[in-house]
Order: sequence, then structure tokens, then C-alpha cells
Amino acid sequence: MNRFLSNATNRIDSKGRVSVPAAFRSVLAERNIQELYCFQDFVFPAISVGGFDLLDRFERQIAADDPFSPAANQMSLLIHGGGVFMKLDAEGRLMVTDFIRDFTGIAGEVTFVGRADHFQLWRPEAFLALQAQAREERRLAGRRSE
Amino acid sequence: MNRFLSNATNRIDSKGRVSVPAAFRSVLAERNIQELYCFQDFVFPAISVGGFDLLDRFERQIAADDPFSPAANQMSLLIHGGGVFMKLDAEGRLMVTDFIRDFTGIAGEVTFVGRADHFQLWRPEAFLALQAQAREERRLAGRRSE
DNA sequence: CTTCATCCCATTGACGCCCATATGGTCCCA
DNA sequence: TGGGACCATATGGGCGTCAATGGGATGAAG
Repeated sequence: MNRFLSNATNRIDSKGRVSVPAAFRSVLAERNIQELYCFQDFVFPAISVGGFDLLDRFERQIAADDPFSPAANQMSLLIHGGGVFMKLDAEGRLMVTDFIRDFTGIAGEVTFVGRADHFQLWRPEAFLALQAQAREERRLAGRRSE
Repeated sequence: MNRFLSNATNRIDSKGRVSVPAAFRSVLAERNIQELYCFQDFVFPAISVGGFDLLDRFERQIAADDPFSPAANQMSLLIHGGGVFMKLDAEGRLMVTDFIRDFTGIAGEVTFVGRADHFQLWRPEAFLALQAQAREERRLAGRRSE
């Protein structure tokens, strides 16, 4: 398995750390990702986490645009200004900083959500709610096309 | 036989495992499926289980869209965030995780339902109820067209 | 000196791997 | 045709390993 898939919820300990699920860590290892690039997701109240390639892809997209366009400017503000590098500790845990807490509302537990080439950190309740909503919208859309 | 067909109900043991019906296992073997892709069904309170090709089909669907579109984002939330890879043990059983239980309401027994290119995990009562309903609707539809 | 992050080690509970047993069905032979 | 051997499937459970978690100790920074 070479993509980030599935979701799991882990507890934040008294020091503010949380274990990244082993399945995700093995994908990171497979892809040789050591420094994690994290940024605030564009769509959801979640932190997206991936490797350099993720940042790379965004930068390419900016470059494809007119680099001085408002859209490119906004994008850069988000992915550069709103991005952080993080490292895991020896046990595969990461610090849940205020950068993460403030944007996601995460407090006691973190839900890790696979997104193929990256994964996300969610507040458990927010994930359940928005996933249910996505499912409902898809169900309605599917019915319409029958 | 190369499709998933019919249904069967098996018991969950004290460790939370359940045997996949032999008929389904032989289809899996025939199709050379070793890692099972499981996801929360879009329509029913059931887990759909299939091979890699299943995920592949979804991902192609996303790629056809603009990958940054809200629709693609939502779809990814469902098929990546709501999907898992699972493996059978040596005896052909799978773990009934909370991921499965919470979504389906499965507790003591699992009904396996063939769906041609994949199969589904249902709570027995839910399956019976929905199957009865489907039969009834078909009956009415048939009478109307006579 | 105090606070906070990092390194290291301990615990425990879950899961994977293995082998054992039961149950029901099929086939063969008397 | 009935009985019994045989077999495959479903099920039960022991045990080792690893992941998730907790917490002490050390070091850096304000």
C-alpha cells in the first residue's frame, strides 16, 4: 500500500503529543518523507500534511498561473504563509501546536484522515459531520442522475 | 463462478473476527485480490469490499474532474478518508473494526452480500429489512407495467 | 530559574500468526 | 439405500510482537 488511506483517531497526551498511525508512518517511510510539510487546508477546517512534493505541486500551479494574478498571490499567502515544517519524534509522534489547534479546534483527540498523497488532521466531531455531509450530498447527486 | 453472488450470515467471535464465506474467498482468489479495499457505502449503511480496481475506478472519476474542485475534494474525503485496506488472516477471516461497526451497526453477526464485482457487509436485520423493501417496490413497479 | 521540547524507557492492550476442534456435507462402498 | 470415511468450512483460543500511550530525565531557551 503506497497511499494514505482510511482514518483513525488517537489521543493527545499530557505533553501535547499524538501518535501518527503506523499505517501512515509506513507510507511516509516508503516515500522517504522525513520532514512533514503542513498547511491549513483550503476547503476544510483541517491541517493537511505531506512531503515536499506537496508544496512542489502547489508552487507549480502558481507558476502555471500568471504569478502576479490575485489568485496566485492568494495561493502563495496560504501555502507559504500558512505552512509549517514538522518532524516526528523517535516514536512517531508529533506535537500538536497552537497552529494546529487554533485552525482545527482540535483539543483532546486527533482524527487522522488519509487523502491518497497526503493526510489530514481533524477534530473528530468535525470530520464525522463533514464526511456525513459529503456522503449525503453525493447520495442526492447520484439519485438525480438515475 | 467469477462474481460475488448470494448472501450468507456468519458469527463474530470473541476476538472480533468473522469468516468470509468460502464462495467469496474463491472469487477473491480467482481475481487475485489480496488486499481488500473497503469503504463506507454511499447509499446504504453497509461496508463495500472489493479489490484495488474499485478504488482505481473512483480515483479516475476524481481525476476526470478538476482535482482541486470541491466535488473532487468531497469525493476524496469519502473514498480515501472513508476507505481502508484490509487483509484476511490465514483462515480467511477479517477483523470487524469500529470503522465497520459504527457505520453499519454490526454487533454479533455479519451478513455478506454479493454485488457482482464486490460484496458488502451488512447488519443482518438491516439487510433483511432493506431487501424486503426492495422486493416490495419491485412488485409494485411490476404490477404497474402490466 | 522556569518553561518547554526532545530523548529515552516502561507498560499494556490490540492484532497477527499459528494450531486445534466442531459441524455439516459429499462421496464411496457395502 | 444406508452407514461411514473423508473433507472443507466455520469457529475457538494461545501466544508473541508491535503500536499507542504514559512519564521520567536531560538539555535548550527565555
